[in-house]
Amino acid sequence: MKYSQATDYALHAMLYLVAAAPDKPVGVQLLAEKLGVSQTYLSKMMTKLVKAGLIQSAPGANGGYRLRRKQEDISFLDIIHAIEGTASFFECSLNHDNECVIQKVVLDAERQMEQYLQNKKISELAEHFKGR
Amino acid sequence: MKYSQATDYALHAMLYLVAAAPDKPVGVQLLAEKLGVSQTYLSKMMTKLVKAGLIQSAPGANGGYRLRRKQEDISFLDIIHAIEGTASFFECSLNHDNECVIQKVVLDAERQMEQYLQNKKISELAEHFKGR
DNA sequence: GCGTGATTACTCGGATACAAGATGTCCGAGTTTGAGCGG
DNA sequence: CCGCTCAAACTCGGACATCTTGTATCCGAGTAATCACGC
Repeated sequence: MKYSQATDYALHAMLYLVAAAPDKPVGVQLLAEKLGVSQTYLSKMMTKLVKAGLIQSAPGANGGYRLRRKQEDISFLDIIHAIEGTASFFECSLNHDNECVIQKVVLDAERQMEQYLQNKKISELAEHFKGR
Repeated sequence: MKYSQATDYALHAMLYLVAAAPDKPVGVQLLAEKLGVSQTYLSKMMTKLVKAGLIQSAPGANGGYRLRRKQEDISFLDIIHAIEGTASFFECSLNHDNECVIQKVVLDAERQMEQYLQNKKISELAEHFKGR
């Protein structure tokens, strides 16, 4: 059980976008260079972030990505869900009648974690990241 | 990001062991039948649980598995860690100097979840499971 | 009866097969900016 | 100086290729209880 590297990249990319100037789009080329990933692969994740409504893309020359919402509104959970999907960690494969007590416990635990990530906004970290 | 089915099986198997008589070992054959898994695959997980010190195995005829510790001491987290390993969800792949603020946040979130699972003991669910 | 060996019922562990998902690359298509060229 | 065209700089999205990991099976080895047989 692990978050994918894609999530890692997406979080770092978002952090970079928050720290960057809000009006100038940042190109994939620059982002990929900063993160040490290939442009094409990173663009896959950026596409997911766009579809999730977190950022918007500007095609054409001097295009790139910029935040869509206010940075205060973007939580870690938003980004993680955009990449990993919103499916829950656990799904009981046994077919005992409807309710599985085990699943209930694990989902409760998951909710604990998600609540923490929901309250943690990306903007809180922005100042730590300036100039990277 | 998902827990493996193996974890699902292990949790159910442990729940069954807790609900079963504490002195008589339960064979893989019976467990596998109850859970709807193949014996050989289930035995892989049981081996992990043994190595984690949660249960002990009795070879030979009338052998099988039984709890090693008192059931009150066995938490969900113990079982999950036995199967999934204790590695954390997240590891930053970038090499920015030592500390990654993103990793810190995610690990804190993980700790929230683990704390919940640590406090949740398998014995709490035993009575819901009797006779399955 | 009583010991001794064979059979049976188990677990244990390695080797292997298979499928799915994560990771990563390549390439063509569409879009906007900006430069260059002709009038 | 103005407008048109064309090239460059981008993103977008699909189609692959590859590698790891989860899932699952098969088989041989070891071990303990039980049964059978011979003394």
